[in-house]
Amino acid sequence: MPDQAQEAAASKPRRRQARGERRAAQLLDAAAVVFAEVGYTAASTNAIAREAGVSPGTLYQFFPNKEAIAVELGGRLLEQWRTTNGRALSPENVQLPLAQMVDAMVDPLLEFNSRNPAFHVLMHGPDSPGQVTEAFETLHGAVCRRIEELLALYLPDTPKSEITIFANTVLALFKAGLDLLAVHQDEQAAYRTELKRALFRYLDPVIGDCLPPGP
Amino acid sequence: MPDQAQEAAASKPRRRQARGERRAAQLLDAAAVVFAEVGYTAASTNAIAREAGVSPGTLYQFFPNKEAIAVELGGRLLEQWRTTNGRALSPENVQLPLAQMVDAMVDPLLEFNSRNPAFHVLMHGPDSPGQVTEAFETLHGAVCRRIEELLALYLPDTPKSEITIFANTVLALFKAGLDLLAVHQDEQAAYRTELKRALFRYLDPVIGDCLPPGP
DNA sequence: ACGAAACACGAGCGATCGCTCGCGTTTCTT
DNA sequence: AAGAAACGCGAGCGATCGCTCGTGTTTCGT
Repeated sequence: MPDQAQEAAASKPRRRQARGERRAAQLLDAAAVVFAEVGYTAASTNAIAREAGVSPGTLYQFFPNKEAIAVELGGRLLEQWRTTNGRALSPENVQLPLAQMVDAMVDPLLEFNSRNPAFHVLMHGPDSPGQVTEAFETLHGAVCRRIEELLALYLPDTPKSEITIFANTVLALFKAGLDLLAVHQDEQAAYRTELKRALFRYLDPVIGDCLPPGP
Repeated sequence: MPDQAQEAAASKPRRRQARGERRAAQLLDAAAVVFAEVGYTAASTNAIAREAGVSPGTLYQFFPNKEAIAVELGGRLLEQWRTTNGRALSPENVQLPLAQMVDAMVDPLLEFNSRNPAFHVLMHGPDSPGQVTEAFETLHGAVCRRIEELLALYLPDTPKSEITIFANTVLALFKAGLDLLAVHQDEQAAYRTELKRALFRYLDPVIGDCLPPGP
């Protein structure tokens, strides 16, 4: 095998110049804009190239097809989403009282979705490529497991199946808040506090009377 | 003006036979199936005709274009949704204790969405025709007003703006439950009770200590 | 019974979109 | 300096889709 590091692709010995890297990133940014505006299917590759200020042929110098654009952009967004979740659900936030814990966890996740509108469109769009959907569901499952771990700290003697349902419901409530904030772009502050209130009231009865710091 | 009743269209003196009515309904049913499967844009008119067992030309004997199919199907679904909401949010259910009230209101609405998967796709799809989206938002606003009325019975001295936020959040929580049930088609019963629990816990703190029968 | 109108068919038109290809330009390597 | 390779362009190909049109069949009014 060649001793030179082969960037990340599988078997494409395509060497890129600095200009090419810039173009590729520029095209991904343009794709994020267009995807967020009209969704995956309705986003034409020519429109993405136009948004990036290049020709259709140039776009296909960096991506083999339209699906690959969504896959790469989705991968980049998923990695950012993973780290954002890691920070938001960190153990140090678990030591806080429930109200502050909800604050500390919800705020960064909401901010990420606000800053990356393409994320919600690509991950929940009914027409996104299967590879994107599958990758998202994998990460979604991992986040769900993390929430189950947190809930298990408070509910040590509750069946795992119930905790799973609990965690999935918490995530669904958060997604409901996302939709709510997307529709009512004005009054974002009011709906954000309302989302936190809904989550707090849902979580309080079961973990309100437990010791925050685990053994 | 002509003294003959002109069905429902604007200015199309197209007389239909019984066979034509059957074909039109048959095509709408087929469209509901295809729309629910792949969404509005990805649903080809040829596929709808094939699902109905007729030729593409026959489809256009009854609908001027693809958008009209979605508009008519959407209108039919919206009317059923309106009556379902009217029954679910009827005053007689308001006299019940909160837990039973949530049961009595949520169950029929969930059953409607379960029986009409095209409804969720057409109303919340990002690619549905504007006319469908606008009609849905109008009805959605009406439902929201109805919920505001109910909430105002319990919170007579709360600003109207807060009650609006409250009502919109309740609807968002219900929609979250819809998504949850759609994803976990197994364990529907468990997630249905979980949705009711979330709604109950969100509503209980504010209307739990009030007189159910209004003055 | 018979003419008109509604119903039914399916090949195919025009437009759109993903993507290609030939050729010219810029950048890297030696 | 010079060849190679990456970069860039944009007209246009092939496929798909919404929709039409010419033609034939069924149903209705009289």
